Order: sequence, then C-alpha cells, then structure tokens
Amino acid sequence: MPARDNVDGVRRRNLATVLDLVHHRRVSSRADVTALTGLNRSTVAALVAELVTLGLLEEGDPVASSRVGRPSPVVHPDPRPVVIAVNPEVDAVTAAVVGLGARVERRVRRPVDAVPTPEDAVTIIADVVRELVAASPRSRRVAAIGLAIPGLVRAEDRLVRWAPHLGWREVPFAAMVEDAVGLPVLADNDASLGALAEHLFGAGRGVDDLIYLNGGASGIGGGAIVRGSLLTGRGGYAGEFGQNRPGVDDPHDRVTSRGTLEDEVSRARVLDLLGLESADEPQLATAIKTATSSAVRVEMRRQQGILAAALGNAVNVFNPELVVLGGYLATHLAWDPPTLDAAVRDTTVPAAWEGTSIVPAALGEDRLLIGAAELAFQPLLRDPGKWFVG
Amino acid sequence: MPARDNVDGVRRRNLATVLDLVHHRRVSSRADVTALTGLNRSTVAALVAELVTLGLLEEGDPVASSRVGRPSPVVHPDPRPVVIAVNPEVDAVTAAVVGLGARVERRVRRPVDAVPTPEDAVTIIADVVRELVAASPRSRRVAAIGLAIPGLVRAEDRLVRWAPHLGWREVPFAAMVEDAVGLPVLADNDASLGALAEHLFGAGRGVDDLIYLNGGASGIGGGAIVRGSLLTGRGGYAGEFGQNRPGVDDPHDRVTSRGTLEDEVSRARVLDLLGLESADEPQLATAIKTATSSAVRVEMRRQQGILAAALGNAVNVFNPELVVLGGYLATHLAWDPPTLDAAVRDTTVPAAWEGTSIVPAALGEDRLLIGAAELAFQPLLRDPGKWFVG
DNA sequence: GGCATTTGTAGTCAAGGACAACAAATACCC
DNA sequence: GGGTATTTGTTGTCCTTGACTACAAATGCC
Repeated sequence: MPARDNVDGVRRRNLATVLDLVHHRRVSSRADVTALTGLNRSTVAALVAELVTLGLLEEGDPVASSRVGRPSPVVHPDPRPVVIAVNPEVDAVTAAVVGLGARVERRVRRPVDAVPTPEDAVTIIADVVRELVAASPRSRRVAAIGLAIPGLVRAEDRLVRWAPHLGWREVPFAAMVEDAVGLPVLADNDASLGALAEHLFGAGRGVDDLIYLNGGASGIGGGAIVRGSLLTGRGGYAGEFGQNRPGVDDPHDRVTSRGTLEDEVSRARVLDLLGLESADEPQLATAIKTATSSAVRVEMRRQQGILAAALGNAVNVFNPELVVLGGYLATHLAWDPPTLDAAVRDTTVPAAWEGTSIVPAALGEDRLLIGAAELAFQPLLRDPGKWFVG
Repeated sequence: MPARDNVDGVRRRNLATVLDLVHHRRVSSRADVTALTGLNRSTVAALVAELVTLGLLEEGDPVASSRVGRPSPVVHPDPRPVVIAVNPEVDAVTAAVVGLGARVERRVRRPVDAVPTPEDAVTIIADVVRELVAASPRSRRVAAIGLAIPGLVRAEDRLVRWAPHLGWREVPFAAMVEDAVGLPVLADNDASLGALAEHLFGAGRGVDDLIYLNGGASGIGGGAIVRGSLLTGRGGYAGEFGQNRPGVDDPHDRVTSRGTLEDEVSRARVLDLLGLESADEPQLATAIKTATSSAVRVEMRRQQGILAAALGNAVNVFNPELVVLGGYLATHLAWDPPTLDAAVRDTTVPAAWEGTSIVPAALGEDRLLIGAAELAFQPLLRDPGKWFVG
C-alpha cells in the first residue's frame, strides 16, 4: 500500500532486474547485464554474486567470443529453483516441473474419464505433484504451484468464480490445493496466462503492448499485455474477448442468438461441416485446406468477418503492437492471412492499426504451463532476496 | 531504457510521491504524508523541506484539529508553478492557467469564425499565452503548455496524425506551438486527457481501473485508466471506443452503414427529432425529458441499446471498477440509469460486471483543461528535483 | 611482443533513509 | 490548574547501496 521507497528497495529492484534479464531475456554474459541495466560493473558483479549465493543464478567460464577484451563470465539460471505448473481440464490434468527460463523439465498428463469435480482434481494434483517431486533431482526446490484455470479467477484470493466447462462455481480451488500439497499455490485464468507466456517467451517477446486471443475446444479466451504486464482489471477478470458481441455487417452472418464472438466463431461448426468428430489444430488446418465442400469455405469466410470485427474493436481500444492468435484462431489466421488483415484494417482507425500485425502464437501446447509457471515464479522474481536455498 | 536503479532514484521517487500526494490527493498535513507514504518522520520532513525550497510546496502553521498530540504543519501546493492548458476546437480556442492541485486560475475563450488552420491556431495560442502570462502575477512561472487535441496524437513526437473535425492531417502542431511560444509543449488526445482528469480529480478519484467515454458535438472519444495510468497503446492512439462496432440484437436498430458507436449513438439525430438547432447538455436533457413525441423516446431507447452493447464489450475486456460517461453520453445515462445498467449487465460476464458502476463525469467544462494541465505538469511531477524557481 | 580494448576486482566515497533520543505542542483527566 | 499520555517535529548517528577510481587480467590486433 505505501508508496515509500528506501535503499533496500533499490537492492530488491536491482536484484529483480538482473534475475529478470537472465530469466526472460536469456541474457548470457555478465557484461551484457552491465550494458542492459546501465549499472556499474562492480554493482553488477555484486548483484550477480548475491543471486548466485541465493541459488538463483550460476556463473560459468567465459565462452570464446572472438571479441577484443577480457571475456565475461556466462550467466544462466540455476536449475534448482523450480515450480510446478498445473492445468486442470475437462478431459485431463496436465502438469509440469518448470525451471527458470521457461525450461519445462518434466511433463505429465493424467486423463480423466469424467469431468473432474474440484475434489477429484485436488486428489489428482496432489498425486501428480508427489510424483513429479519424487522424480526430480533431489537438489530441486519447488517454490510454488501455478494453476491455469479454464475459468474466471478472482485476483485477490484466487477463488474460482466460474469455470463453465468444468461446471465449477465459487470454488476455493487454490486454497484446496494448497491444503493438500503444502506449497504456496497461485492461480489465474488460463487464457491470461497464455497471453503472459506468449509475451515473455513466445510470439510477443519484447512487445509490451499486445492482445492475445485463443480459440480452444471450450470457447475463446484472451488476455492483454499493457505496458509489459498483464491487464487484470479490478477483480482479475479482464480479457474476456470471447464474450464480446462484435458488429456484423450482414445480419445473416450472425447465426446464434447471443451473437458472442465465441458462439459465432465456432470450431465445432467447422468440424461439423467437415464431418469430423474431433481433430487437433494441424489436422483441422489440413482438413479445411483440402475440403471440397464450398460450405466450409463460406463458413470460414463468415467466421473470419466476425473475428475481424472483434479484433478491430480491440485494436481501436488498445492500439496494440501485436495481435497474437492461438489455437483455433491461429488456424483461422493461417487459412487466409491477407484477407483477415485487410478486414481488420477496414474496421479500425488507420493510425491505431498502423504498425500492428496479427501473428500466430508460438509456444504450442506448453503455453499454459509456461504461463502458470511464470505466475508461480512471480513472488520469487519480484523479490529474489527472500529466496533461500533449501 | 535502462532498468537500473540507484540511490538518487529513491530520492526522486520519494519527492515525486510526496508532491503527488499533495497535488492529486490534496493531503494537507505533514503527518498525513508520513502516514500515507510509510516513510520515516525525519525523511518526510526533509522531503517536504526540499520541495518547499524548490518552490513547489508551501508549509503553513498548523490548523486546529482538536486531536491529541503536537499539531502538524499544513502542506499545500505553492501557487507559483503553473502550466497553460489549451484546447483548440472547431469553433474556439480555450485556454487556462492552471496551478498544482488542478486549480484553474484564469480561463479565456477565443471564438473563431471559421474552422482554424494549424497556422491560425498557433497564432491565436501564442496570443492567448502572452495575454495569460501578462495577466498572471509576476511570481508565476509557466512550466509548460499542454494541448488537448480533438484528434489522434502520436505519443513519441506529439505529431497530430488526424484531427477529423479540424481537418488536420500529419501536422506537427505541438512543435509549431513550441516554436511560436518558446515553452515546452505537450499534447495528447482530448478524450484521453478527459479520462485522466476524471481519474485524478473527478468521478474516478482513487479508482485505478476505469474506462471513460465522452460524447461531444463531434463524436465519441474515450480513454482507459489501467493500473492508475492512462492506456496509451503502442503509438498513443488507444481508447477509440467511438470507432468500435458493437453488436446489435435487432438489425433494424442499426441505422448507419458503418455501424460505429459514434455514428449510431448520435446526438445530432436526437436534436433533429427534437427540432433543435443546438443545445448544451442541460438543455438537451430537459428537452428529452419533456418531449411529447414518442419518436424521441424510441430513438433514445435504440441508442441506449447500442451504447450498452459497446459498454458491455469494454467491460468484458477491461473489467473496470468504473465506467465514466461524459457529455452527451452522461445525458444518456441520466435519461434512464437502471435500464442502461441492466442492458450492460445482460451483455457482460457476471463476474466482470460485478462491482462495476456507470457514473456521469464530474468535472464539467474544465475537464479537458485539467487533463491538459496534468499532461503539462507530468515532467515536473515525475522529477521534481529538476525544477528550479525562476 | 607490444598495445589497445574490454572487463573483473578491490577500496573509497557520498547520499539516502532508518532509527533513537529528545523536545514541543496538544488533549484529557483529576 | 497541574500532571500525564499522545502525537509529531528535530537532531544526530548509523547502515546500506551504488558510483567511482585505480589497477589487474585476459583477449585481439598489428
């Protein structure tokens, strides 16, 4: 709450800055850290030394760089501090051990027969966490657990307000996991964490203003990165692009009564037209491309128009540098990029659109786990001095 | 660019924090500053003393507070540092001398016969600034000039990209004013500055996440406050809510071809139905309320539905604590608040809407000038140590 | 092999806020 | 009206931090 600032705060922020450079930007030599932070050489040496002592970074022998001058030691994350990222879904619980630098160490997927209740999920997670901890080198120390929840999560207390496809309402899921596992648990909306992951390690690297929309089996979620950090809003529910109702030029193009983006731009509808039961994104992309039926093309075109309208609205409001599309929406983008681009341009203020590009997400299926891991690492990254080696 | 942090930075931030408390939150005693910052008493004493030396604050005798303990000196802004806020519009150039704490000292309005060219506007502004400076007490020192532009302003170099109603395109207006007046000039979009003003001094005081939409004679502009500061986006063009195309339930409710919010929710259309040439907002509100024609009510209802859809989209995405409506949109809100509320609720995710309220703007006609003044004060507020008394 | 260049290292310095002790100014209680 | 508790201003000391300087180390280049 207090806005005060003291000398200790300087140290905390500088430690965080250095750790952040190595973690997010994969900076590899101490000299680079000096250049990028603008700090004095001796200060950087002390900061890195402290982070090494804390067990967060490792310094290694200089690598031949064929440049004039004394070589600088390489710096990389210590492999020991890890978090466990978890994504409970309707058909499975996926989890992974993730180290600094978004290094996914181990990954397990536990399919479930029926949509899990919160209690089911807690049991599975506790079990998976035990297994992952047991299978990890003994040196690893698990800092926290990060949950990517397919639903709305209240920021202040991590309460799951509503997870439509899981059928959960007002579930204190994070607290339940915390009780069962005995580790700090952080939780956020899955799409928001996807946005965070793409911003830090994916298609949006180095981009401080972007919006992200993801088309999953269960609908469309999203998130926005504003000035380099996740837009949360008052309660933590920001980014619900899928629930928006974009304007449609031709009333016949609207085929659902609610008219929300996720109802209109529906993966299931295209699967139906293709006569497919299910498909992963590459399969779907191929099926669309090779489809002979013109109905598929017409439907894709219809959906594209509505997607463009929704993106146009978002671009007008956020003036982002990048629009990142994941999942089914990336498939949509791949289907006909120039037309989608043009359609968005038509619905935006020219200045706001200029310099914006629409790109597919880059991280693939690890995206949510990387985002959840980042969430779990956040306390450590913000105040590395509080971290103690086990 | 560099993320470094040093001991001097602590001082700079603490000076800024203290000045900010007095300027924005009208904190009035030194003890309050101590409590709110969490800084040590002696530190606050030194900080305030430095700000007094710099000519930014004044300390006065304690005021009787009927509380136990030694009374604390009152602290208030020094009246000497001022900025000049300017709002060039189609029908007039308005300007004011504004001191810290949003104190509007002098205000002048220079009507123009025809829509001014950039050169016309520069001439008028140079003249008005001379007049305002001459009429101000000699002790006043003008820190900068802030321009509220009815158009898109590129953040990096303050270039006016497009001001539709003025008919300006790619005009380096801020630079022109700077050359003519010889003072630092800052510029931003008028609606964005309105959002800033309402956030700091108006209906959005103390609210760190809000969206603001303003209905003016020339259309609908807006801005968003995210985590306590203005959403700029990549180029500075964020907040163009008026150009969005919200979904409409009944196709007949859409009466324009483009279907943008500002085309559909049109003040002119209502004026027409009322048979009025022009009106200010109170007059319009009364005219709507007393109108016998049902056409007016039908039109208002139609517009309300579209406005609600646009607001719903924005609430889903931003999850703001507050939606602030200004100008014609405030009139719309006043016309039937519960129905508008309910209509927005119907188009939003329940969790995102919960805790959000829609309120009218509070600052009236000084809003843009206060926003522009805030912009002009920003360098001073960020780094008070660089300010020198003339 | 000498030299320029870059970077690590060690020691000194200055600045800032915390803290403790004391003084000052008020309200409250008897 | 006097004593006491409470709150806050004031002063001086201390600790932490990053900057700076000088020097050493390690490389490429001529």
